[in-house]
Amino acid sequence: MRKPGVSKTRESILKFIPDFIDQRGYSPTVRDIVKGCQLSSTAVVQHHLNVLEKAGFIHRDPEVFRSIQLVEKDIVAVPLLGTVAAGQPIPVPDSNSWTSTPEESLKLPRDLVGGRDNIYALRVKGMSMIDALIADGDIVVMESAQNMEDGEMAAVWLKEEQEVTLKKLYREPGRLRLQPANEQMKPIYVKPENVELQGKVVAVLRKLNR
Amino acid sequence: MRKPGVSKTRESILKFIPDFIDQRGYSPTVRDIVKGCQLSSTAVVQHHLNVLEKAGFIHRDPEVFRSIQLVEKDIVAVPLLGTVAAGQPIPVPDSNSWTSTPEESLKLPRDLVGGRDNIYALRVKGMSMIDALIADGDIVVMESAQNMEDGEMAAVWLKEEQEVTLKKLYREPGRLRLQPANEQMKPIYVKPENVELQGKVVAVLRKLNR
DNA sequence: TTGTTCTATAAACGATTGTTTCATAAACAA
DNA sequence: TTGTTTATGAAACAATCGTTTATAGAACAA
Repeated sequence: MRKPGVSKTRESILKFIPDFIDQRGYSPTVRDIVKGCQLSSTAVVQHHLNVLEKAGFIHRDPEVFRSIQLVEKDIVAVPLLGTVAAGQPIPVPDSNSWTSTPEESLKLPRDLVGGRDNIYALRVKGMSMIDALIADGDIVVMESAQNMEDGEMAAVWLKEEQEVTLKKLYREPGRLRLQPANEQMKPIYVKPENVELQGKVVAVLRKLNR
Repeated sequence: MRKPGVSKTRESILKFIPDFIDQRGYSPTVRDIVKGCQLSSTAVVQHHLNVLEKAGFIHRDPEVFRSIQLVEKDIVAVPLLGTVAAGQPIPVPDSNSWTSTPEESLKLPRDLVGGRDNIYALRVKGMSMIDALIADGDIVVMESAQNMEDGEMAAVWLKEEQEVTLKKLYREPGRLRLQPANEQMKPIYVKPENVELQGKVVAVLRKLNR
């Protein structure tokens, strides 16, 4: 037995459908698929569509023309929760901020956030993040996370300095190295007790237009 | 006379269509609209759809079922045309590169590119754009443009230096000032003959995940 | 009034398209 | 082999649905 639900013909159908939708803006008919995949009968497509639907790859409304839908959507809404600047902690989403209406909602391509949960976005104010290659007005997409791997870009709250900064994080014996994204700049070293992890940076977005 | 193309009935149709699409995932038929807007005949809808299409609110493919699309889509496909690095000119889209299949196609929210035409994306290689706050691996969304206003971020080809750079452009008497986005860095000045405008930067995209 | 334009209604036509039926071929296990 | 499942093919059926036609009311200007 092959992979459940996917054969060579079905693979080509599964590739054809989003291509068609991208190009035309609506779903293909059975006969569109016949042509597009160089098959010879609508019954073949009908059969494969049934298999694909049963396998969970697509959804169709029976007897509704052009109702094929890929179950995986490619746009995600990310709440824009506020503004972050040096000298103040990053607002972390709690149950409250999710129920209350966010300032705005960003529509982002799914591949930008991956499969992650707990995603939110913040607008950066001021130039304090410049060494992370983040400018005033940029939008950072954050994942609220507790654990962190070496080398990941993190938002950390420096207790003594009373400011938040974005750096790549490396654990070293007895200390943490905070490495700016800009390699021309030098790292800073801090004691673990002095930092509080706020989240990790998933993406940076900069709109140049107004 | 009312606002061109919009009457009370048409307003309800224009509101119904996205509602239907949101809920069902595909476009309504003429008869769906009849029901949804409590009209009494398909001809009414047909007529209003014709008006709305002529007024530019929607688009339909004639004789294709469920092909109604709101003209203002919120996702745009931007071709990712290649890689740019210092020391080589930016690939500019020509008729060829549009017909040929691009390396990849980015789905971006429309508000990121605005209403612009001639949009394409490039992957940045190397750290040479660091003073524009653009890092290795970032994706820049470009608009191929001939004219440029002061202060806009432009991709310029420096003929003498044989390299491309991203800077804010300011015209000054007898020279051009190229201002890095990072304000801690100093501008450079060049003669107008030495620069060739490649396009302007519309957005910067940085994915931190692998 | 008259004429014009926009809108609404009903009904029917015909193209599009989902679905089914029947037949054949291919793949595969026992 | 044999039997059983899965994939393919041609054709026809029936439902959906875009389109057209013919008619008439309403609003409005001259």
